[in-house]
Amino acid sequence: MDKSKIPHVVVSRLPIYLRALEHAQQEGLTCISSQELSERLGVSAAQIRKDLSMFGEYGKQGRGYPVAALADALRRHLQVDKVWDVVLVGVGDLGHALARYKGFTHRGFRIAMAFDRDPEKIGTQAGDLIVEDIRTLARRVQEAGIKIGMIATPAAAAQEVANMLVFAGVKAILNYAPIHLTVPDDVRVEYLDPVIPLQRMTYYL
Amino acid sequence: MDKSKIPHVVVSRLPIYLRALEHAQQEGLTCISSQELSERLGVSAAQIRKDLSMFGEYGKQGRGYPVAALADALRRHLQVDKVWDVVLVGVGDLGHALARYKGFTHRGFRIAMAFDRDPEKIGTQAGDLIVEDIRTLARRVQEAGIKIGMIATPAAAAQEVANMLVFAGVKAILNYAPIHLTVPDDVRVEYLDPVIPLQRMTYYL
DNA sequence: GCGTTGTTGTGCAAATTGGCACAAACAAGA
DNA sequence: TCTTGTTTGTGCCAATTTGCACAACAACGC
Ligand SMILES: NC(=O)c1ccc[n+]([C@@H]2O[C@H](COP(=O)([O-])OP(=O)(O)OC[C@H]3O[C@@H](n4cnc5c(N)ncnc54)[C@H](O)[C@@H]3O)[C@@H](O)[C@H]2O)c1
Ligand SMILES: NC(=O)c1ccc[n+]([C@@H]2O[C@H](COP(=O)([O-])OP(=O)(O)OC[C@H]3O[C@@H](n4cnc5c(N)ncnc54)[C@H](O)[C@@H]3O)[C@@H](O)[C@H]2O)c1
Repeated sequence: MDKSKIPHVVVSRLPIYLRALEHAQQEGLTCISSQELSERLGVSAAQIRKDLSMFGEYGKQGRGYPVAALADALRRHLQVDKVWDVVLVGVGDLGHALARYKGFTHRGFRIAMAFDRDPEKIGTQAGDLIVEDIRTLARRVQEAGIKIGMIATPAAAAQEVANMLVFAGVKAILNYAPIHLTVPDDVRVEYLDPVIPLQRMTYYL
Repeated sequence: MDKSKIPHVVVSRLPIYLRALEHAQQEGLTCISSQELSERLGVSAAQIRKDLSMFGEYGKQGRGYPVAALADALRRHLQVDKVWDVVLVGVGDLGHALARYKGFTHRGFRIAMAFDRDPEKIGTQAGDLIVEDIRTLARRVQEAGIKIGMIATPAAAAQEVANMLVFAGVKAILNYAPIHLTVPDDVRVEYLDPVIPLQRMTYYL
């Protein structure tokens, strides 16, 4: 159960398991077997059992896993049993969609602030938020103690924005811009460029 | 060079390499070493060399890889040396952003049609496209021979939409809805749920 | 021409990851 | 209480994936 001993591949599957469990719960299931989960997920049942067993013995032989309890446990391990404040930078087409997206809060995230550089955008509404001036980012984010950032600016601005976020104390960045970011070792970056998965698929077409 | 012999992990890194090469080319570089690429990508130099060597000997000892030629080769292998038509389903906030996004075409993709179920949406403009009625999807997609689909509907509709796409002959689906899709073996699905990478990061915070 | 520097492609070893198969545990029904 | 049917957790092995290290090669300066 030592955090540093759990391989990243395993951690990276946990959110998938959690999402499936939440769906199962909505359907009213109280108990679910690794077999059943496997079919809903495309991950082998043995894999699921082995992954989950690294965090404790949640399953009951003959019955499967208690859906609600397991989901709670996963949320605790992933630390999404609370809601994280997130800062959004770049409120263009994509940033707007993100600001208005309702799917974050009940899964552990809330966009708490949004910043842009364009004077036309600053002061306007995006979702429930007022777009703020990028020049005030460092202070605002630092004061609020925000640890997670989302970048939805053009690629040309992304590294500069990342630097600002890091300076402001952000430790995790979700980057929508199609460019690799260079950040200190203690900051994590995940990428969401839709062209990458598209090109992965065309290889096989 | 036999397609089926190249491991998927390797294929999945190719689009990353291609993106980095395109950036390097824009900066005017004509030659780039695995070392240099490694720093821009966060993938080890040995890994890059080994991956690329599976597709042929593009590098020159002492100099590195010729940027333009290697990018061309990768585009050929990924089959993005042409532009694929893509069908978009669900033109809400996210679908709108996707329809207006300019970043697809020069990387091998063009949203050729967009469909929605909402009568309010049908007939309206989204980017350069007119939103069409979902009930006409099968015929339109089949006739156009489109092989790639993007789903940006709510999760509740995603599986049904996927079924329609498969029926219409689509072989690759990019799914933005936060739900696992069940499709025939010859159809590929990639997922883009932003909460998944966010939760992957909070584990370590 | 020749040493120096830099870089690839690759054989091999190490590490990681995934899958099989089964004992142990539990539920339920007779 | 015993039997039957399920399903977990895990030891062990196979496969995949990564990293190391070096010979082979190319350019360059002198
Ligand atoms: N639109 C999409 O569907 C989509 C899809 C995938 C990826 N992306 C990527 O997401 C990013 C945003 O895309 P978009 O379509 O919303 O672009 P956009 O041009 O509509 O919006 C970009 C926003 O960033 C702001 N900005 C620019 N420089 C900034 C800076 N230094 N600091 C703060 N704000 C700054 C701009 O003022 C603008 O509001 C791009 O990198 C794009 O490649 C977009
Ligand atoms: N908005 C975001 O930033 C964002 C981010 C990540 C993921 N997502 C996911 O993307 C999807 C779309 O998000 P959104 O914010 O654009 O939602 P939205 O409600 O704004 O848009 C959904 C659209 O899908 C259409 N639709 C519904 N059922 C349909 C059907 N059966 N066939 C065709 N069209 C149908 C609706 O009419 C609507 O136009 C959701 O699954 C959401 O979870 C959105």
